[in-house]
Amino acid sequence: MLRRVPRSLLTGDAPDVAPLLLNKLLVHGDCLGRIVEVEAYREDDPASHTFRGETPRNAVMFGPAGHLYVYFTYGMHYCSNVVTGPEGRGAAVLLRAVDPMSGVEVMRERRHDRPGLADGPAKLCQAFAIGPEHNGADLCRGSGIGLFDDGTPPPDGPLVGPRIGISKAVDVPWRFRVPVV
DNA sequence: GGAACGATCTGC
DNA sequence: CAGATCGTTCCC
Repeated sequence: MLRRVPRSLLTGDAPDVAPLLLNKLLVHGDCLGRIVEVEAYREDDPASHTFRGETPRNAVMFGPAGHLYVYFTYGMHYCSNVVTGPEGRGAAVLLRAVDPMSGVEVMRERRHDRPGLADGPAKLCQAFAIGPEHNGADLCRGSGIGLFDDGTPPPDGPLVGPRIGISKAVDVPWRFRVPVV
C-alpha cells in the first residue's frame, strides 16, 4: 500500500526533514526506488545554491515545499532535490542515492550498462530520466514524478556525516544515509 | 564582455 | 587522478 508523502512532512527545516526522507520511495513512470542517501542545504549555508539569494536558476528552492529542484552541473549532469521549508526560505534536500526496486531494466539501458544504477545524485537522475523538464514538478500531487511511503519508517540511527563534493561548509554534518542492513 | 567554477562521473 | 563540457554567476 502506497501513500503519497504529505507536503506537511517537508515544510520543516532541511536538516530535520532530510533524515525523514530516508526509506521513502521515489517514483517516475515504471521506475521505483527507495531513497537511501540525502543531503540538506539551507539558505544561510555557504554550500547552498541559495546562499547568495534568489536567481532564475535556484528560484524553485524558494518556492513551496514538495517540489523538485533540478539543476545542471559540470556541463553534463543533472541532480535533483526535494524543496523543503516554508515558502520563501530557499532550502532543499539533495537526493544522493536510491535503491532501485522496479524498472531496473530501463534504468540499466539509460545507464548504458555502466556500474551503479542510482548510487549517485547524477546517476539517479539518469536512471529515473529526471531532467530540466522536471524542475519545479510537484512531488506531492499529480501523475508525474512523486514521493511515496510504503510504511517503512526512516532508520532509527541513520549514518550522519559531512556532505560530499562541496568546497564550503565542508564539516557541516548534513549528509544522512540508511545504514547497511 | 570575460572568466572562473562547479551539490559529478568515468576511464586511464 | 585528470578530463569532459557548458550554464550560471560574478567581476571588470
